[in-house]
Formats: sequence, C-alpha cells, structure tokens
Amino acid sequence: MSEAREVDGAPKKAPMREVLAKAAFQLFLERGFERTTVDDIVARAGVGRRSFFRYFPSKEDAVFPDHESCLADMTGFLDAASDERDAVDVVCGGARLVLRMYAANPEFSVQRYRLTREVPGLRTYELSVVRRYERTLAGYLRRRWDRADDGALRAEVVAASVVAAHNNALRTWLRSGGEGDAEQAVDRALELVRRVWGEAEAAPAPAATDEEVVVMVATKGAPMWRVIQQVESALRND
Amino acid sequence: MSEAREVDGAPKKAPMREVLAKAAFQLFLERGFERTTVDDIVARAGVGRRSFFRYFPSKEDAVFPDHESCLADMTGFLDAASDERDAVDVVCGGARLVLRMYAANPEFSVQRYRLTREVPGLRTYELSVVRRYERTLAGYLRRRWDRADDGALRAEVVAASVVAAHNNALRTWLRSGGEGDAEQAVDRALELVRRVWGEAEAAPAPAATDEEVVVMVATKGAPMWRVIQQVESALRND
DNA sequence: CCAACGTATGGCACTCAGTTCCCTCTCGCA
DNA sequence: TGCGAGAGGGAACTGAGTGCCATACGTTGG
Repeated sequence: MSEAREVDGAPKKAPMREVLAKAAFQLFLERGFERTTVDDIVARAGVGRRSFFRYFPSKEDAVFPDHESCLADMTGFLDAASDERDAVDVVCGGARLVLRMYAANPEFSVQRYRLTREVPGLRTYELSVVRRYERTLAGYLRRRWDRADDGALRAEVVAASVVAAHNNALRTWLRSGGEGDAEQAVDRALELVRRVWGEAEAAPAPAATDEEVVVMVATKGAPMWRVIQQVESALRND
Repeated sequence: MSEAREVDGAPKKAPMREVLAKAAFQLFLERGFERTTVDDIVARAGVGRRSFFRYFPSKEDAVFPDHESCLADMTGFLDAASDERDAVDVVCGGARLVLRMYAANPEFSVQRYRLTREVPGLRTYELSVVRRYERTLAGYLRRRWDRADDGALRAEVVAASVVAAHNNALRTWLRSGGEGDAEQAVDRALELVRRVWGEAEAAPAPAATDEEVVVMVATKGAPMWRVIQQVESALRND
C-alpha cells in the first residue's frame, strides 16, 4: 500500500528525512551498502547531495534512523523511574524499550540485521550505538549505587550483562526472521541477569518481614550459578 | 637513549611498521589525531604515502599497533587451556593477557588513553577492537558450555561481564596516570565476576567429597549478591 | 658475471565521504 | 510590496583509502 495517504485533504509531503532514509535503505538492499554512493541516494530521493548530510551526519546513520530518539526515550524512562524500584529491574525495563523499537518493524529490523552482518562498517557503527545505550544504563546504575562498595564497577558489569543478554535474545529473534515473541525471549534472557544481580525478588513479597529466614542446603561441589537458582527458588517460595 | 642499537655489528634498520607507528603517534600527540593527515605521517617517517596503507589498513590502526598480536596471543591461550579448569577462570586469564599488554608500556598506554578519550573516531575504533576480544572469549565459553542450558546466552553475558570488569579497572588505572598495580586492580574487579559466575571455588578444595553439604541461613530481604558472598565464604571455608 | 625473479617501496591518479561557502526559493509578516 | 529567516541546491575543496604500474634491491641459477 502507498504510504502517502491524503486523508485530511491536503497531500502531506513526506518529511525529507524519511524520504532519504527510505531511498537509502532500498538502494542498500539492492546493491549493498558499500556499492551505494551518497550521490545514488540523493539521485533516487530527487534531492540535492547537500541535503543528505543535513539530515544524517554520515552514510551509516541512514541505516539506523530511529536510534537517536530511542536513546532519548530510554533516558527519559530512567529519569522517571522511581528510586523505590530495584535498580536492575529498572535497567531491564530500559533494555526492553530498545527491543520494542526493533519489534515494531519486524521486516525492516530483519533486513537491516542481514545488512549489518555483512558490512564491517555497519557493524562498527552499530557497536557505537549499542555502547551509548550501555553507557546510559551504566550511568543510571552508578547514580543508584553511588554509596555502595564497588558501585561503579558493579554498574558497568551489570549494564554490560543486560546489554549482552538483550542482544543475545534480539539476535536470535532476528536470525529466525522475526518469528515468535521477541519480547518474551528478551524477558527470559534478562531474567538470568536479574536472578544474579537483582537486589529484590521478582515476586511481590506480600508480607515478608525482614526477620524471616531461609535455610538452604547444597552439595559442596555444585556450580555457583546452580546454587543461585536454588537460593532464589527458596527465597521466592513464600 | 637511541633505539637503534648496533650491538651486533651491522646497524639494524628499524622495521617500517614501527617507524610509521612512532611517527604517527608523535604527530597525534603534537597536533591531535584529526589535524594530522597521512601525508604528514609519511613525510615525517620519510617514506612514501602508499607504504603507510600497506602496514596499516586505516589511520586509526596506527594508534593500536599491538592489538592484533595480542588477540592472537589470547586465541592461543584459550586453545591451550585445559578443559579441567573452570571456564570462567580461563576467560579471566585471557583478559589478564590484554591488561599485561597495556601494563608493559604504561606511559604509552596512558598517552594513548588520553588521545582516545578525545577523538570520537578512535573511541569507535577501540570499541571494535574490544568487541573482537569479547567475541573470542564468548566463543571459548560457548564451546565449553555447549551442552548446558542457555549455554550461548551465559557465554555472552559472562564474556561481556569479564570485559566490562577488565575495562573498568584498566580505565581507572589509566586515568590515574599509570600509578599503582594494574594487574592487582584487574584481579580485584574480575573477582566480582568469578564469584558470581565461576563454577568452581578458587580454593583447591583438598579432599571434599561430593557428599559434603553446606547449610546457609539468610534473611529473606537480603540482596542476591550479598547472599552469594555468604554462600561463597561458606563453601570456601573447609 | 649476468639474467631472471620475487619482494619491498614509491608515485600517480582515481573514487568517494564529508565539509565549506554561497546561492536560490519560498513563506510568513510588517 | 518589501524583507528576513529558514529550507534546500550546488560547486569546489580536503583527505582517506585503493588500483595500477614503475623502480630498486637482494637472491637464485646458469
């Protein structure tokens, strides 16, 4: 279907930024990223070459037109989060925002994923984007854990873990061609991180007083992460 | 002191790659990275422009001349590691290799750090280098955890955690100007990861049979990472 | 001693990303 | 009608990176 609907009388001229992004992406799919020049893009979009760089600081930016606003969303989300909530939960919520952006346009996301996998320059660019998300999450955690021992260290490790878990689930979903429930897959991956680093339990913990204790027994050779699972299920079971 | 020693009779002509790297780094410190052109570098090195790109695929590569060999070292280290060892321990050992490369030339590392901080292009490039280390570590863990539940996910999360912990300690050391014991600082940071994700205990566990059990008691509201500390000290205390 | 050959290097010209500077068009407003 | 601002167009420039070929040097073989 055509994307230029004129429901409201006057034909809305599509904003130049979107025209450029669409023309660029088409060409990238047709000829590949490196074999497409900026001149090709502006020729197809029917605009001047200078205009491209007014809307995208680099050719790579045209492949990720929506990350800038998503980063702003994440910043707003973290700023608005209550300090009562478990900091790790909040950060996982921030990661979910990114996922939702990908899941909103499955076919576009999958095509872009395939493109990015094959072009080293795009992989590098994507890294710098991901890094900004990670630094945003780490900054939030550092503020929350200001006074804690090794707060800064833990903040960076947890932020990296959340990003890695998110990306693992996201990439699995993208590789599958966008089949299945991406959000559920990411939640499952993030659960691994929350179980290890979260301060509070996922369960609402209805009337548990601080006096309550839990006793657990483990065999001495058990792997730590399995012990953690046991501890967690024991703590959750109220 | 001069670096062209002639101990063995014939004056050894320094290899072109090092001549170029040295000339490039000098100029980057004097004028900054972006205000230095490749022509400037080859002029100072006294060689042809084409030779620069024979030894460095890009201008950025001249800032990180030793990462390629360090990555090869890490790959060799992981390939040679015994499968008996705790996989997380092995990966931490791999990260230590990188640190030792930085610690071998403190003043160079510190100057390069300051340069990298200020130049976005170099930051991005460094990201892609770090990513290759991370993927190497994750690949090792994935092989080790092939048959485990969520092996691939855990591999990526642990690799990201190790890299984040390493980088946190490394950057703290670099910011300090290279004072203090970098290796000790990194070990301390990696300990946080090992405590959470390591399968075995650091202690040799002399004659502990699998029948031995440990009992621990925790208050119900305690943060998970603190519970882990308790479990770990209980398990260690044999 | 010379020829043939592989390798290391220099030089030149080209493509293309990204920038600078300036021009034109249009729209809103006085 | 005039005018200022902002969006877009376009020529020219810088500099990274590549392709192609010429040159120099050391080595091997006759």
